Amino acid sequence: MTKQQKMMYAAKAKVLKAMGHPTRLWIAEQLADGEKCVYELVEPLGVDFSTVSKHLSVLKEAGLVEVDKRGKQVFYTLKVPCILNFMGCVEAVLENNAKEQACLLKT
Amino acid sequence: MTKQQKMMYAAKAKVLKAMGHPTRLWIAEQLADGEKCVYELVEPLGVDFSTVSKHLSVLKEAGLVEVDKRGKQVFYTLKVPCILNFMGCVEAVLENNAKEQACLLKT
DNA sequence: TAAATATATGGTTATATTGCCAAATAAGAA
DNA sequence: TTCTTATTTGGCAATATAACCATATATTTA
Repeated sequence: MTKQQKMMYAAKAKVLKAMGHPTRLWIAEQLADGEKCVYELVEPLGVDFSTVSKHLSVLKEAGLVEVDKRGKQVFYTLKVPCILNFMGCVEAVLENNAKEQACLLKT
Repeated sequence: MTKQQKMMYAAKAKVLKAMGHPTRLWIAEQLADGEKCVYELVEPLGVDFSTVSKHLSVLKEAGLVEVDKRGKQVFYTLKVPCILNFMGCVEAVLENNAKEQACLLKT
């Protein structure tokens, strides 16, 4: 594998990794419904402002969200909604896992 | 958010996280081309056997690969190829990022 | 049975991640 | 300007991850 290819895999992995956290996954889904500002996300998540802010910055670093500063607030939008199309496949994985678990229990 | 929902997001995040590492991403693509045993992956990656083995076990834990022990070897296959369909979207994100970088440089 | 091969596991160290708190910044309101 | 509100940043502690080496396990071969 060339250095170039390694960098490519690292870049792709960064995007997937950004989605690989429950809080960020939830945030991404919320942002798909339209822009949200930070404090709108804080309460339902039940975590600190700074925590939400940091998660948003991870999504931003990965290029997944768009930032729009308007007045006192900062609005975030999901830049690449195709990310969420993927969730169908992820759910298929989970269903598969559940079935296998069930099979194991039967034996 | 209910406890149930939290668990659901955690489960989905686990799948994404499993793909969120350059080595595992590469491995997943290799396995999409057909089963591979551990030592076939070790050399091109240039990492330790144990490292590859552990990455494979992360993929397995996430329910992404199938394991088939035959003789001395252990063969792995990608169980859910739809995972890789997603890469088109990930690449779109990267292209976007590259464009923005280019714009920044022009200013 | 003993040796060789293919993987997996345990231990260790270095590094990364997460979440909180407190402090800094930035913008509008009084 | 001062106060308030919204968000970000830095620092810290707890936990998780990744990679290596050495060791254990399991299966085939001699």
